[in-house]
Amino acid sequence: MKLMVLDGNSIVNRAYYGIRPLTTRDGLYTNAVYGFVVTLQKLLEEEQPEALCVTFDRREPTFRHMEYEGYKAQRKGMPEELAVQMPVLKEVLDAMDVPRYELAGYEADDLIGTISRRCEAEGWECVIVTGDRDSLQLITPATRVKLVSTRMGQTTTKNMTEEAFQADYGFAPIHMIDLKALMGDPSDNIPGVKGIGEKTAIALVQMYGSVEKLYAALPDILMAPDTPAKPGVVKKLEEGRELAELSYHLATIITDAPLDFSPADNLRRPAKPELYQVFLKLEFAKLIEKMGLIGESAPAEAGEEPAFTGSCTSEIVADRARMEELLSLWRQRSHVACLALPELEGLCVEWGDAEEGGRAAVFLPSHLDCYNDFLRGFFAADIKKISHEVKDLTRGLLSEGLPAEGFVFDTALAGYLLDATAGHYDLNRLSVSWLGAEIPKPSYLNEGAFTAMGEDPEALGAWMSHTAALEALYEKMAPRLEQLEMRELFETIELPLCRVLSEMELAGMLVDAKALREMGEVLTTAIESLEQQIYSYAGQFNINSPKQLGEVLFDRLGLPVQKKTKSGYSTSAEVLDKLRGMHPIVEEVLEYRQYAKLKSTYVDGLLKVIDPDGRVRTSFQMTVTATGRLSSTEPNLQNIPTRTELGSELRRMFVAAPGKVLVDADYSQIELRLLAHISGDEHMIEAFRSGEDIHTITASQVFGVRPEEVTAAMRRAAKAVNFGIVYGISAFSLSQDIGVTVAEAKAYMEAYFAKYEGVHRYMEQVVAEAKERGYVETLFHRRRALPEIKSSNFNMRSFGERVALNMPIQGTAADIIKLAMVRVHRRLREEGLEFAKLIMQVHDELIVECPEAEAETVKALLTAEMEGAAALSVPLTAEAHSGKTWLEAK
DNA sequence: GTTATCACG
DNA sequence: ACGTACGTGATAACA
Repeated sequence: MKLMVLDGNSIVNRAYYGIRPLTTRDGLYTNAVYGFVVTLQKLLEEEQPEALCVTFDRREPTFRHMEYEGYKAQRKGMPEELAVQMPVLKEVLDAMDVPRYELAGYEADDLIGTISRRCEAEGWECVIVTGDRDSLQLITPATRVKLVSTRMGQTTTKNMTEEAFQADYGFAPIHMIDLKALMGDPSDNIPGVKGIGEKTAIALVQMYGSVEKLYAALPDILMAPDTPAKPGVVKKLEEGRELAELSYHLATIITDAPLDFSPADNLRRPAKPELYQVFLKLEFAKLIEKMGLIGESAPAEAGEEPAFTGSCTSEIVADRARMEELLSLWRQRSHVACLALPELEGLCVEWGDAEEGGRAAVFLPSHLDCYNDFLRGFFAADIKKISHEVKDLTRGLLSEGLPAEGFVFDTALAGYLLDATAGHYDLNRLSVSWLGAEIPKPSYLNEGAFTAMGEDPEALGAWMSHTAALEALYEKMAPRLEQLEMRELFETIELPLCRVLSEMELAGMLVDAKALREMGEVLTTAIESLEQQIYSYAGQFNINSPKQLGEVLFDRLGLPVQKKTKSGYSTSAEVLDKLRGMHPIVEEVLEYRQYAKLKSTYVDGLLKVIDPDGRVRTSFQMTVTATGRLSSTEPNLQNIPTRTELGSELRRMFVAAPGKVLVDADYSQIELRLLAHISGDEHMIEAFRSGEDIHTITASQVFGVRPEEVTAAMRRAAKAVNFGIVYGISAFSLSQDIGVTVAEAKAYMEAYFAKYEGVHRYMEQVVAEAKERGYVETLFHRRRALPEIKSSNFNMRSFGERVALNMPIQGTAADIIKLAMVRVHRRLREEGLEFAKLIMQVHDELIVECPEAEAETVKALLTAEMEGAAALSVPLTAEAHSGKTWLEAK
């Protein structure tokens, strides 16, 4: 039989510091609780113990420490954001029916020690889970310690058995006490012997076995051969004898605390039903799903009608007459809610309110005779619809030649605007966070068994609950968007963009597959020949494996290690660059990497996704980035190479259709211009108004020379500083980037801030404001919550500060180009350029494919609409070029 | 499924 | 003293 005991405080601390701050919609911090539960689930999976319990500290002095005068009751106070989660965690554990133990006057360690000994006494195996190494002294043949660490949301564990401990430390676990007695532990208020550090202490314990034996040997210790006790150490030991003995006492974990405990009382029990409600409250939708929890479909609060299981008539439309009747009814309404089945295999519509005698919902199956007429009528502009993921629905409709007008709300898009870092916006999760309840989701909805819908009223009801959730979400979200001043952003940018993007996705880009294949062959030849050369130095191995490559470079060939990663040597391009010239293999590996990347990701990757008509069609994601940018997937067309000559050859593979050209227009320095505008810095505004090269002007101002005296190196440095500012710079990173000392980098920054005082003021102000409000926003009020900025963790807080600097700039640029896309799309229609189509966006760049004869018109149109998308205190400029290929048009 | 690497703005 | 720039996505290796 096996019992697993968790050091509650230790695990929750590690979860808190290892996971980015998360809050529920009303601001309850949940990251530590979440991390704790995830860790617990993982441990249960790994260990499958028969029994389980958790121990906690009481926040008061304990017996072990009270006897030590030097002890100050200053156990580092928990940060507030963690403290508020402790009662919540206990509530979760109670709901999971996991016993927890705390005892006044005893630390968690003492309880764990006591528990492990009781287990042993009753013939149980004990697994202690903690992040602290203190408990290692408790290891015995029957008791093992699992050390956990949580970094960046990932939990890793290390099993410490007697053997593993012996291998790490070179002595038996029980002498951990002796080790601590000598070296001390500031975090646990154990003084140790002054001047004895970890290295010396380990050596001493290895040699002498214990503190007692060490002091017994002390008088003639200097005679002993190979002793780690050098004269200085001996002196320190002599002076520190009392502290060593006291520390020994302090470091000894109590194993006989008066705890009412028997392993058999802790047998695992199923979670209580309350757990479901607790998780709902914490908005742990993913965990509910993963743990297979089921509960009431809506909160059972007295007098409150559940959000989407309330009275609602449902009906399956069976004939044309009824359909016509409904369409004209819906035309009178402010809006109706609709959801389509995959492939438009049916449509569910819901509307109504109390005044009209409740809500009503209908389902239109695709086998209905008049189904197509229905879709045509329903998706016309005169019926106002709210839906979920409008871009995808629009694309589906347009691809069938159907209209796709009149969308007035998208719950996924609204969910994203209201919390851009949530990551997921499926209807169920939105319902959990906004409505406090899950949507009933019977299994038959998963498998697409919709054919049963017509005959099964229960199935229909379940499906209706989705449209009901849609409506309920709309009621909550629309006022919130208004309140946060995002209605305009939503209605004039995001919603109209759905149509623009869906058309772009449908249009796709034409790829010259033949040329691409030829390029692939050239690359293959080059790769094979490089492979042979690389093998000639080091024998055969997999060059693509960073692990094997690292072994070859640093073990076999003995090149100097520059940098390590978690799992071994770093072999990144940055590292290899420093090794250039030390061995011919280095440059060949670099070249190999470049070719292999181009071949696998771009040549082979693209060939795989070319549609029968020769075009590739990306998907634009509207709800992914934290700043408001779009992203592009399957394939990603926003990272086609451009920086190297060979890579940019790939852009030659993206071509215009016969008789057409590509017109490519990009904003010039949009982010820096926005920095100038937002900060209001006079000098930077003036610099942009002058129309000269911004990096050169910056260099001339920072280095105090005339513009014509600016050298290439000066301009490069100025450019790096300009970019760095936008990213939330530090002198260290800047120095790494441009290869100067930290002091020099710091001097550049100081000169920069001296000249651009307004920028400096802005940087301080935006961070201060973010701290006060807990969020940052763009000129168009797009918002990003920033709980990190209040974190007590230095790294996390610094990250928050950098984001506070960057998001308003990157995000405003994203707003502007999105608006430009809507404007360009509209103008192309208005001008009757029906063969000209917007087909790509790459953050500050738009591509239109149009008939050759329209190239100049489109160039002018693109520049005008892009430049006119925002009025700033500096000129907003865009440049357009045209050509038969993307490379030529750039 | 995670990690290292590298492509883009 | 801390640890080191913002935002993405795809691939291959490896556990």
